[in-house]
Amino acid sequence: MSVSADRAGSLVEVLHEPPFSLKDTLKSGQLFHWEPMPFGGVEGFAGCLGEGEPLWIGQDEAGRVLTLPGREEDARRYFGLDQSPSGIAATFPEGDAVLAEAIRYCPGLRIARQPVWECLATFITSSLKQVAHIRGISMTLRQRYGEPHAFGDRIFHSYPTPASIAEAGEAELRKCALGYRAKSLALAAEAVSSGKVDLGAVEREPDIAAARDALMQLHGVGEKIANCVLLFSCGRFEAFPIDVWMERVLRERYRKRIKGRKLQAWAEHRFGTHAGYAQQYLFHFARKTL
DNA sequence: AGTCAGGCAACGC
DNA sequence: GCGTTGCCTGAC
Repeated sequence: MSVSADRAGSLVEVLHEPPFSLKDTLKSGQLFHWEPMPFGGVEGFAGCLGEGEPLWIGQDEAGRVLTLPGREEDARRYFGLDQSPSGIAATFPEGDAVLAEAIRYCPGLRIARQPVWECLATFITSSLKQVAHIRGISMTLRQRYGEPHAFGDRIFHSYPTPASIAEAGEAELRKCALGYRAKSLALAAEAVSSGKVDLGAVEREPDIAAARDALMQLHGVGEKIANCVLLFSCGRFEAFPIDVWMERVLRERYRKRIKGRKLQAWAEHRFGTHAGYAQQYLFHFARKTL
């Protein structure tokens, strides 16, 4: 497949309930490998969805979300375009002025659904790192151990499989600026590729506590990373990852002085079935204002 | 040059 | 249970 200017007219709109912001979603700290790629005068991005053909997605000035014909379902599923922001907001606690203010900062933010292994591996490499660096690590791993896919006049790399990461081994991974995270990533890759941990079973597990416990068996995966994996790759919208930014916003705007498990339990109870969406709105809000 | 960042595990109490 | 500490690296 080639992406050339003469095909611009063939772009198709992906149905969705507004609002949706492609840029906010890509900047939100869920996804780290999407590369700017304008197409036919439309601002857009391209990247691999797991193992397959790279996907192009764009959003024009009118807010229309566009992709190439035949990829509508992939784009919809990956970027959560079938979710309903109004329906999600209806599950939030009534009269929460902080959350309402947070939503106004990024009403078009969506929770994407990325492949489980890719999500798990990326968040294992994210500890004590900033977005720019997480992105750098992801790109290095893709280029060294992933599969190249030609798309348009460029090459995109899929995320390396558990087997290829396991084969590389800890010493090689350290050369990718992973530091102490190399050990965790190598062990996780080994556990997944050998079948000791079954990510498909985690994804299908109806009991979220059981799914979280299974993920936390992995070295380098604590509650925060497990919750990120459940939220960003397993469609578990009730998962509520708490990092330093969430601690900050819950302390300063909700006057919560508790920490750890207690804060976790309070937030899950308060924000309910779509707590993860509340988390994303509050996270974005916290980073912009605190 | 030192500090600090979007955590985790191991250890001490 | 709860608090402390080491861990790699790059950006400031």
